Amino acid sequence: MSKPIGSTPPSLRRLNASALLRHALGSDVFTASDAMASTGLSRATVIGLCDELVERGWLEELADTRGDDYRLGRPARRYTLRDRAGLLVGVDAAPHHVTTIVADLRGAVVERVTRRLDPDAVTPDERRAFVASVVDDALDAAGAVDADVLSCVVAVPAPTDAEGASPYGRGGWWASMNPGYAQEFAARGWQVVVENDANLAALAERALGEGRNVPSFATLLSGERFGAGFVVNDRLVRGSRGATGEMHVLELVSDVGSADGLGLLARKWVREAREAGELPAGSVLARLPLDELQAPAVFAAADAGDAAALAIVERLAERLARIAAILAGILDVDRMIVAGAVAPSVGLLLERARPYLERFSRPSAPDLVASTLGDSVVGLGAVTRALDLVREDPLSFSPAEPVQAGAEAP
Amino acid sequence: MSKPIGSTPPSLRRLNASALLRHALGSDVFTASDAMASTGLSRATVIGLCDELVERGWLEELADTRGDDYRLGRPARRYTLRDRAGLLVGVDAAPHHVTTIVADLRGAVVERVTRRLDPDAVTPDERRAFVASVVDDALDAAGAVDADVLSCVVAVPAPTDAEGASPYGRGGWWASMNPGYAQEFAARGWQVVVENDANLAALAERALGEGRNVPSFATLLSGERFGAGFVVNDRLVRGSRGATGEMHVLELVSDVGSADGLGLLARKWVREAREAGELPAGSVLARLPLDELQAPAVFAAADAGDAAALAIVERLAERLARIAAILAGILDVDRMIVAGAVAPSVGLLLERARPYLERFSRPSAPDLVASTLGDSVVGLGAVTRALDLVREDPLSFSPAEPVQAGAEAP
DNA sequence: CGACTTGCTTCAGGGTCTAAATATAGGTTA
DNA sequence: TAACCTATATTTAGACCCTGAAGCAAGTCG
Repeated sequence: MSKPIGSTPPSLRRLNASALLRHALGSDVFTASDAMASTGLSRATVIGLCDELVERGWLEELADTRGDDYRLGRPARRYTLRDRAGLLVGVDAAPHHVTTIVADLRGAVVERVTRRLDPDAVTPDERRAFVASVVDDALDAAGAVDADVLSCVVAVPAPTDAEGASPYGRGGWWASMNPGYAQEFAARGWQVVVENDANLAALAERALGEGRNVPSFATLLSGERFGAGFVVNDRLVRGSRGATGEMHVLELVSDVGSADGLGLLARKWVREAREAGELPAGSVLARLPLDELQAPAVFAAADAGDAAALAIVERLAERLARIAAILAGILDVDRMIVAGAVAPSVGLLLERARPYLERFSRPSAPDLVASTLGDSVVGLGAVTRALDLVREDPLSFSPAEPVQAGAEAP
Repeated sequence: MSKPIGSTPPSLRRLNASALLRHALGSDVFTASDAMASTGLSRATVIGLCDELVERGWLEELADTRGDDYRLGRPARRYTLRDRAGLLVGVDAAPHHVTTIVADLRGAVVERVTRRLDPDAVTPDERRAFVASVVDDALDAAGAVDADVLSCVVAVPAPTDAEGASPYGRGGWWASMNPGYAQEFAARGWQVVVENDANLAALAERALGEGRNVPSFATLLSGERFGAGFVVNDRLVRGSRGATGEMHVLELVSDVGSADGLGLLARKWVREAREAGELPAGSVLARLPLDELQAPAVFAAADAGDAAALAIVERLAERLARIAAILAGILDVDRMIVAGAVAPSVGLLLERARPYLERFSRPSAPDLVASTLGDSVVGLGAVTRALDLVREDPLSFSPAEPVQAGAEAP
């Protein structure tokens, strides 16, 4: 193998190689001409870099040299990212369940494994081991080993610091939700980031969802508790502890209410109504078994026109609008994205919330939309971030098992 | 003069020259060895770059070659930023007054001119002309001409977009506060930025005030209306329209109140109390002429122990604490800085606000401090930003009147 | 099959950096 | 005062890496 790219500090070669690799990460198959346009380098340079990146295992040259989009002239050599040059691992380590997504360097999901756990039945150490086992299962299912992985991002329902730890308040709950994932996975030789779940949800929306091409938006993760992730001027705003969007302060502002999420409130309110005997006999909500009396049932009943459900939705709508107006007003974002497991069923809720939002917003109201990423937002955000880690400085990673080009005699 | 630095696109030379120039902007006098340590370049390269930057008018070489800090060895050549290589202009274009600060490339204030105007007595065009005339006066006083200026930043009490315009709501008031400053000054060949005043105040605090070395903080500009500027993770968060921190939405949240600022509220409440006859006869506030019954008088009376003034301060304290808690909680900042003309007199107010803030904050309360920059914050923020513009890419500017080195025969 | 089109390869040239050798401008010391 | 010492300046050779131009190669088209 040739001398490592960019041995001396300011190396142009290294910068150019990174730029080329970023181009490769962002495109499917490409030719030297494509890369020339994208990087501004000359053909000779691009081809030299491609050769080197092939040798190092990042790229491979395709056999079928000509694509179908043109016919004249000498066919261009075509390169593409090597399929298994490296894998990315994204983990959603939520209180009640753990999801691991394994993706390739293009961000395509290779494997996805979810397992539930009882948050009250595990110690922090057991939780960490559980998460590790889910990751192992996902890698096994993908036919991969630790060495295939370049980076790993873990989403936790807690603020995190630069080291990926959560040594903060809430009576140790935050720390118990983040029992040393950073060390756990760094020990495998991976580049690891541990990040707040709402922040990662925002990154998923930017890359794959409703945040595409929106320079400033907020993502409201709104199941049991509200949590917000902000992308402002195309940049994630995470704060000192990654606690931007932790909305516990809202508990203290009347008319805005607690930081309770839509899922929790819908369940609570419908049960209160039933216990108080306020549900009309005709309502489906009066007959459901208690353990099915949850947010999805309420939203479904409202969609079907049930008056009691509609009343609850209306209350939720006003509350959501207040929170959205405050966040959007303070941070000057253009769009609010409601994400999480409830997202697919909040259509009517958002419809009802928009007039309130219009009224509460100065000078103009943001868009209010539902995420299309369902309950995978956080996991997808984690792999998105893992991919970003690679994109930031690809050459700091070594791809798995470089190609053994024809062995050269010394 | 030699060929322009960095003629071919990816030029390392240009990057290195910029890095060296940034070093020069941040240090007083420096030697090649200093620059080598700062940039990582070799001596030969550094000296080559210094020669070139001297030739182009950015640097000058000092005559006294040896400083006093060492004695042995060959004395090092010493360089420094050329004093008048360029000037920076910062303008605080507030409703009632216009301040222009002229500074040199080290950020040192060279000249400062303030003039008052009556916001109701001028058309937008007249306002623009007025601001331009204040700038002219300041430059005249500094003995400078337009060509000496590299960049100019104008602070306006309005949101601004990327082009420096304010085509937004509030019944045209915002637009009237920003009547085309960008074009006005760009026509002089200056690099111009028009930015919201609270955002610039935050930049001033970061560079010169209570925000130094604090990675995340907010600056509350709190005279007639509240406006906030946020620096999170060492980066200004300005939002789509630069309207981050416009707090009109707070008008709709009860217990938090309007976006009225401390100055306005103190005046309003003390006058209400007097009209309602609630001021005890012993209070100094009962005897002051009405036009002196303003925030400073209230704060001064409170400092002296006046009970009526203390009651007002207590009310202000709770309100300030609520706003601070919400902003700090949502954005996860470590410190709130109260800035503006009232800043020097809010000591007691902040003292009273801290217990409230402690109570309202989860998990931990931010620092609450008063700015030390007084009523110059905004103007200083504008020059700070103007200097940042130069720092970002120094070589895109041409310093004024380059040195005429010994004329070479062609 | 030859003309044509497009991409590749090679090579000379130039810009820029570094490392090492050498020169220089002072102090320090005998 | 002269020899020495130190830290810096200057010069030089060499390496790296990019570009542009010229020529070669691999296809399609008529």
